[in-house]
Amino acid sequence: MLITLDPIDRHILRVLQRDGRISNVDLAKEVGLSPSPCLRRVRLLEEAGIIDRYVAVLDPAKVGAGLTVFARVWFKTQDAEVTLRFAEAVRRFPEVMECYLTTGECDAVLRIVTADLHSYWRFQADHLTRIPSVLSVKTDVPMETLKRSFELPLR
Amino acid sequence: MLITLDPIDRHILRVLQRDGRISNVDLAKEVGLSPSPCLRRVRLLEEAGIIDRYVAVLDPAKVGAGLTVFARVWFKTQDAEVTLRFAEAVRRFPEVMECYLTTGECDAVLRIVTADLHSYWRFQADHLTRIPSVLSVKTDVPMETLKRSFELPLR
DNA sequence: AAAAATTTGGCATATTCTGCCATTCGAAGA
DNA sequence: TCTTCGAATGGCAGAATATGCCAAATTTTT
Repeated sequence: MLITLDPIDRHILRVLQRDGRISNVDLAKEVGLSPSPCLRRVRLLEEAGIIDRYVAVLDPAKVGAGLTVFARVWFKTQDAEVTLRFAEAVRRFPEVMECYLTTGECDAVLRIVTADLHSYWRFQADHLTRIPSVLSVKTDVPMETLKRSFELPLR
Repeated sequence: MLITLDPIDRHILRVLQRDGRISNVDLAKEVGLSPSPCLRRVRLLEEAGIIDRYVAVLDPAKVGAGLTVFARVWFKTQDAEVTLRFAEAVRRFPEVMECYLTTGECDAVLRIVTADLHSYWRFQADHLTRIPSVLSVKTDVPMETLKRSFELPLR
């Protein structure tokens, strides 16, 4: 299902990416519509799957998830069986926020969230490297956040 | 400001991480409270900064941001001046969703979003490698998404 | 230029939010 | 164990918001 977004749609999406809980009345003012057609557009964007969902963004440090680690993983082999088992394992770990299969230098990239370095090492030693598919892991540990955005660029 | 979260708070946070636009009435039912104390708790979580914000999550592929790339960057030097200029440049690029300074193998890790491989190469050639601080860049290009979560693990 | 299709704005109703107050619950002390 | 005090809860009333419908306006098509 492909939908062409006009400038008002993009305006709506920009606003909702910044404040997903803005009232429809205020959103309508912001984009220069009356509430009815504004709500109609939002519903269409939702039904088309362009708006996937609404979420609350928590402060990681304040809920004991202050450390983000990027891990690159090498598999023992690249066959479908190994990949599938890796995927299943990874989906079970709540610490793994994102996981992608890559081509090139490594086989998978993960974004992992834990409380601190100690609990990350425990996770890596006890869980990540124990997934049978995993040959080795290299990590990049962020020391400082320069940017963290939730707004996809529109056009 | 440190706040101790009781099981109900965590329940609220779990629900809001999945559906940031649930009505307070439904949220209250879900966590077993009446609407008043439920809303009061949500407001406290917001004021404490535990809930940072609410956002709409868009489908990247449907808004022309289908490709996520992880880039590792090496600086020419690691002094504060270079780092600062890099930070300023990176914050200006809407394609850069996340950027962290790292210690260890590389100097910075970025998550970059573009429409496709071609527009990524243009971004890297025209913008990223032209930041004066940047010595070299290595990229990991995801071929498939195994997991993409927006829920920080709570405890 | 006329007609069709889409989009818009306004209105009425239902639902939800918000602030206030009495009550209840739980912890600390006698 | 009983009493007291503070915090959290539940319910209520008024305000604000969401929702669905229909006529008017706009845009597109012929």
